[in-house]
Amino acid sequence: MAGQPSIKGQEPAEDQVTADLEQLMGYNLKRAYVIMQADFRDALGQDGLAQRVFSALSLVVQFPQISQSRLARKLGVERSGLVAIIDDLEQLGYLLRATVPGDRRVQALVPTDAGRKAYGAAMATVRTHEDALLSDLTAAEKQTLIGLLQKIRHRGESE
Amino acid sequence: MAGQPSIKGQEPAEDQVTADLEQLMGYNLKRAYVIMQADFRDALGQDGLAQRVFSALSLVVQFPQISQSRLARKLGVERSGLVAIIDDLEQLGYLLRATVPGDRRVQALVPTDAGRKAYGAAMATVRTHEDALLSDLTAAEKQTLIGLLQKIRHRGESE
DNA sequence: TTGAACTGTTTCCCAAATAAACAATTGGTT
DNA sequence: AACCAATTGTTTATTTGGGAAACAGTTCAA
Repeated sequence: MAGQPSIKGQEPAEDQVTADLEQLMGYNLKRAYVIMQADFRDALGQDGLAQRVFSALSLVVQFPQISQSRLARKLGVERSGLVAIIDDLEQLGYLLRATVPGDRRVQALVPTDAGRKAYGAAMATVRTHEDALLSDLTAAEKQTLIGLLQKIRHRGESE
Repeated sequence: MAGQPSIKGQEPAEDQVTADLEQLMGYNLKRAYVIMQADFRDALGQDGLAQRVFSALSLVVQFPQISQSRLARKLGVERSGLVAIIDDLEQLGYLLRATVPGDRRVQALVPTDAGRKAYGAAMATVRTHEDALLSDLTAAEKQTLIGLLQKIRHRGESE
């Protein structure tokens, strides 16, 4: 083996400097996303609904009888990936896969009473935790932030 | 098998309605993050630097001789997870693991010329792609957005 | 000198997501 | 009627990102 390179003992003033990364949107978005994700996790407990399962349940409650394909499109995930999510929700008794008379390919996703109830409770918990985590932001700031994020979404999701 | 539930042919007015999810910060953050992530990917090409590798390289270039532990802390990842990232960068010839005279435990991460050059090029590309993706936002909006995201970060990263 | 703490590392595991293929079904075109 | 293209839900395999726990080597303070 060749000898390892060695270093003179210099002490760069590391922490005063603002890293390049701090000015990149992608980096800030990722870091903030990770924080919200972690908060969501311990909001619902590690045995609770995963973020994506919660999202799916939300849309099923709000749009009963939606098909898996439409739901996948709405969520921005592949049909194949949605299957496991719906399996979870079905196993929890939160929804049913119902046949549709007109088209035997599709299965309408119908929320159960338990599903609606669980969703309501989960949503309340999530809102509470989000409010706590975002208590540094004013209501106006939160709305601005959501608006700007949606602007990115509208641009990126319409390719 | 029990008969599957069936559904009467109702047509909910799905698309006019604003989904609950649209008002959740976590959901908007995730969707926007996914878009930026995808944009980053095809900015640098699928053979190019992954987001996290790019981030690590950025900090190594800006803070030469940083240790892996400090870098991991700065990036918000585990030390164990950083190893593979640094392996990648070392294999690409973008940095060296150098011994530090004072402490034989740590290895200072030193960017090579190739590393600095590659970073400069990658950063330029990323900036260009971000600008294109975010062309719907004014400069002021972008700065506001970054500021608000950092507000979330400062709250969440100081536990 | 002993024990606690730190560093880089390996190994194992888990969550999330995509891609590709598939059978069943539908609908349009000839 | 017969074919063909498209759609739906699904399975399987693969990739990626990341955490947890354990480990040896090293430092440092009591």
